[in-house]
Amino acid sequence: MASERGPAPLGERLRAQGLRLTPQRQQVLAAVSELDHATPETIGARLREQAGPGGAAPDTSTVYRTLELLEKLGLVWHTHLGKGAPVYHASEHPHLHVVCASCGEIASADPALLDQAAERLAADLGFTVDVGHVALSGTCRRCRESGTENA
Amino acid sequence: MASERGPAPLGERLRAQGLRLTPQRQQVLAAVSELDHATPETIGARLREQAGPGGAAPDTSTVYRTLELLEKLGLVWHTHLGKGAPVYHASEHPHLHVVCASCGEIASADPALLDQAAERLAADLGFTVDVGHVALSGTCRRCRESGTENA
DNA sequence: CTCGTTGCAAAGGATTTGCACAAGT
DNA sequence: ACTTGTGCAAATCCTTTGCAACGAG
Repeated sequence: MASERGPAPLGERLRAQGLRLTPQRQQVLAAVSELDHATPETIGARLREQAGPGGAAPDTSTVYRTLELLEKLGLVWHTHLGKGAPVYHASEHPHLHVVCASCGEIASADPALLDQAAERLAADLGFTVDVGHVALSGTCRRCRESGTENA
Repeated sequence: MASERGPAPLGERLRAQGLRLTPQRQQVLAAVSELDHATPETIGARLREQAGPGGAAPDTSTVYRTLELLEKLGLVWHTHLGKGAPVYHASEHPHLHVVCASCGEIASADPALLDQAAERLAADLGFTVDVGHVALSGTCRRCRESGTENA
């Protein structure tokens, strides 16, 4: 239920800048869409998996390069949730991320939650908040209850 | 002239857990307080600087270990602002961080800005937001105006 | 055919870990 | 003295880069 709606814009977006549409790029974009909140590492793993035994999956470096490119094209976004693990998600549906500092679980929330804060920041500091990149950390209900909070 | 007012709680906090008060720990804590929003690297540099020629500054690994410890004690907090650069700040005055995705500039804002959002998250998801850890990314006025935004 | 892309492998930077010695209580 | 903490160096992890071969347009 993921890839039937091929992102028409991909090819055009690329050509518009003299760039080329390659299978690797389509694969990476597809993977990001399927695995919401995936790290480059995870995306690479998924691609290997999909490639099967004989198939060849894009190299790690290609994954990184492609992710960077797709982000420049505005097709994906990344967020740093914690230590060394940026996660990417397709930009289709903007949402903000909420990460549990204990278990690492990621939840999504309505971007509108920050509208008020965003407006005040714009007014006070002239700072434009990028809601798609926002990550709030805290403690999820489960961890809070199991007392795992302050590990 | 920096350590006049040694944080009284430090020694007690440590002893309370059977831990020891060492000069390194005092130095690291002092450095974090002085340099608001410093990375471990920056903190290390500062310590070397203060140590002077003959003096010995804490090793990098000690800085990392100490930072982790101080955070566990609740004396400092860290936030991931971007790629590989967690920044630490003394927990005295809670505030949220706003980072410019273009120039990396860090601004502080009133935590109360998020109160509303925090309440809704608590109500909807049972998620407790840790305001001290929050970082919002976006574009600062200067970058927005100079068009450096989409580098 | 031409130039952007990829794969591979090595380079780099940041953070962590094991261990023996030094230091706080 | 006993146990925790530190410094040093090696080990990891994640990401980036150089370069020759490959493939899209």
